[in-house]
Amino acid sequence: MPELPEVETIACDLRTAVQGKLFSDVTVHDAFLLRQKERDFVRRLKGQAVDKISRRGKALIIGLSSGEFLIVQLMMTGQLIVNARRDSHTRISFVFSDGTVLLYNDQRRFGQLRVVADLGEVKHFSVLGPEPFSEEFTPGFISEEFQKTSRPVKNVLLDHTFVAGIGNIYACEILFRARLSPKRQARRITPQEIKRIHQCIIEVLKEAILHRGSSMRNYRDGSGQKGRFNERLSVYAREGLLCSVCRRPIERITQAGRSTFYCGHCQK
DNA sequence: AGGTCGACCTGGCAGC
DNA sequence: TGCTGCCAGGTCGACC
Repeated sequence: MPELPEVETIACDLRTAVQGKLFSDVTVHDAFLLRQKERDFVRRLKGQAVDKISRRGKALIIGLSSGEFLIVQLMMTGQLIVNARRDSHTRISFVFSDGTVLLYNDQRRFGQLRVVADLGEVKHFSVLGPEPFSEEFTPGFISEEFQKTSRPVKNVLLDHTFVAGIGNIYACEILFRARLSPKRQARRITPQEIKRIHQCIIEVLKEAILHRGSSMRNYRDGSGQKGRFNERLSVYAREGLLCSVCRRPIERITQAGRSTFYCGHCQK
């Protein structure tokens, strides 16, 4: 499901809704999603207050007063929704001492939740590339990484060991904004174009956060609302519709097993 | 070693 | 209506 802008939106909503509150009850309806024993998971949450809420890539990090962390990987269809009605996709219910209820819903059951003492225990984080908004993520960095590979640029943008948080929707949108063909070999992209990509990555992600993310099927924010950025998508899921710039039809191809949407005329 | 592909799971939708 | 096949925002491990 969610990419960086969606997870950032959820993190922001949760800060308002549950930060500072105490977990008074945790009910696991589907232990399949836990990466540890259910009893251990519940024991380490109950009685803890929610401290700092942050994000790394597409994962949510919920700090606890014990110093531990609740890590939530929403994957494709995970949702964290405050004060909603439980449904058939609700996998975990968190109840706070003031009565606030937080539901973890997940249609496809790909999501993963765990409590860790140290973020170093999360193997996924150790292989993750830099955050797109970090100082480390510069045109120079992109250039160096692009030189190392013969893969098409689209596949590199999707690679979380290169940069954290970009998924299929935003990889397509970024390349459209940068007017770059998704099929271009990363190492053949010019310094000028790399500057453009760097700028577009930041612009597109920031705009998406501003519009509270993109809702295709399942994404909802912390209050259960859809994001609005999908109304502004230029190419993703728009096969056959006309390009907003040149009025030619948007094309769809498969790269590394995933759909890529682009304008064959505008993106060179 | 770099890169691709299938598996993981559920459900919605199109086509017959 | 009901079946089949395809598709989906992510990540990991197997394999070439």
